[in-house]
Amino acid sequence: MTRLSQTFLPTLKDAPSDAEAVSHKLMVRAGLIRQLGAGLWTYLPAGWRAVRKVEAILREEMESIGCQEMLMPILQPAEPWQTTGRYGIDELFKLEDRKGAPMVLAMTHEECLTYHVAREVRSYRDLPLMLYHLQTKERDEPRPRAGVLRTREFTMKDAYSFDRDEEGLARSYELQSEAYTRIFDRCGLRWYRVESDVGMMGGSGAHEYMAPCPAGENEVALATGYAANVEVATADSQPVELPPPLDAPDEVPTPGLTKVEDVSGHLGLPAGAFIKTLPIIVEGRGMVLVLLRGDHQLNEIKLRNGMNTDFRQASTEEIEAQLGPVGYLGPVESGLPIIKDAALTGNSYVSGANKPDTHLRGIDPTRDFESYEMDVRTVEAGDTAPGGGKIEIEAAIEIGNIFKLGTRYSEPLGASYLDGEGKEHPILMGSYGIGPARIVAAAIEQGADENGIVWPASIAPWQVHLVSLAQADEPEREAADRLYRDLRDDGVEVLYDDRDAGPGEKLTDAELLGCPLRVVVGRRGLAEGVVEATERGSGAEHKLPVEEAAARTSQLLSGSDD
RNA sequence: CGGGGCGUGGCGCAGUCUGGUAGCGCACUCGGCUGGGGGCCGAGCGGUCGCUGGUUCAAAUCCAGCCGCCCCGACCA
Repeated sequence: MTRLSQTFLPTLKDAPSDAEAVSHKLMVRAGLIRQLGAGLWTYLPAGWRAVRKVEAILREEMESIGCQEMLMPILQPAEPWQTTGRYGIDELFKLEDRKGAPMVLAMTHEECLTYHVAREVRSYRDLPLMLYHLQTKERDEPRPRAGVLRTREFTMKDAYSFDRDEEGLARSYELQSEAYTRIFDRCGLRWYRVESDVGMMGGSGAHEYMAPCPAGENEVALATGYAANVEVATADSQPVELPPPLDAPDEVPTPGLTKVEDVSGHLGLPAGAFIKTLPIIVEGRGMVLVLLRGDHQLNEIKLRNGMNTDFRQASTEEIEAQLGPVGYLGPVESGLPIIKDAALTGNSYVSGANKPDTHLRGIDPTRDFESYEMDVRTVEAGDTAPGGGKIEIEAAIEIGNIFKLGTRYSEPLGASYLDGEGKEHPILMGSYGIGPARIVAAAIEQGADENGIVWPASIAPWQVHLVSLAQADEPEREAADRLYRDLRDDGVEVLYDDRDAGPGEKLTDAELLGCPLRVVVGRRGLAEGVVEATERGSGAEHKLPVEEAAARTSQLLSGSDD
């Protein structure tokens, strides 16, 4: 099947100088991928084999829940995107055909599939329906990074469910969720499912599947029985000791002290005894103050979701015109609407007095100003999760996601059905994505050691890396050739290193490429009548008698040896 | 979009400050030796120094503009 001497598998001794992520370095070094441009990668034969292994698993698990494969175009008319309001997304590649008609390159396929379903599905008898495809996605990412982890073009398994009602949608969602569990387990990943923001997809609920590893772009808040993207995570904050309460707020001179840590040092109080006042401009509502405990950070996504409107930070000019000098802002007598973070409990805080060089102490948030309470802070390691566990924050790669879209696409695109009484209803949709390239990268990130890749067997490009240490004209070579033939006859996926290279190069390459089992045929072993098999993951070695080497290799692969 | 960095044979880099013959290691080709961890000897091939313009007798080197790539952040199904 595969002789290395005839395979395009260019390995590198050094990683590209600009590579940072482990998967980026190793995928390039091991000859899996090469770069064409920013966020544009070519899969070489070995890398493509791994991707196809993942895709095969995806197909099996989708079929197993009755999700049918199809294929939709990447190049699409702009119109459905204009209809759903997604034409304005910056990441969407836009172009014109020769007649000047506006076209787009699809970043996902809700518009296209909903367009079809709207035309073909008429009756409740046609539902539920689940469809998927494996197709290229194009996204004009502002910053592609880390090899294959964030690219401008990639393939995705995207599935879509169409249901009559919420119960049906919940059922489809659950089916996909169960399939995802099997998929990520089969791919050999460490992963977990977290609550997530619905983002630009819209819709009523979403989960992300995360594979923890240092190169991950996402932060996940984890505790026993709790897992959520930091974007949406909620938790009880760590307590802070407040000074004794006062009858009314009291001015303190704080000349030149504009930062929480400055004032906190000056007054001998912890940062958590302060109120941080953040002026924002809310669309259609003007300036609003957001209040946080001094040691907490604002979570813009939670704030945006909580208000259900977009906002931006107020400029210095706006702040000084409407409130007071930056550095001395506070909620008391501000005259502005106030959103108070839920963690601002207690009754004796320090904040700015909205005039130069002055702070107020003894502020009681329930007594001294009106406010609307909302959970808008970013959770931190050490916080208490719902359920009582201590939060830890971990970096992770997003390897998949599932969305309850509801009628976000079916309504604008007119996808509806008639129920048993002839009444029209919008179809309820869900969408379910997985990026095979990210699974491959995550598996490498999680499994690699200092010598290279350590593949999970299920997605390794080959099961066996057979190394002949002898040169082409030496007698030992015959034993290796014979084993290669026997393994192939037994249906084992074997990469045969028959190159005229030195032993060091061959053995190092085998470790770099990381196939589950390395089998070495060399003079030393043959003198004892054995070939040497080494498990890439554990390093366990097995001496296999030459005459039963092929059979024993198969046993090792199926885990039934020793 | 903000900040930083880089661009010189296929790869990794030096040379740029201080203008004057384009270099090193690896890889590659040929010959020989070697053969259980990228081995050794010898001989070679290979570069419009990212692009454009400018300064100069002379530009990889100085100046200007542009392009590309990477990293941090913002952003992000």
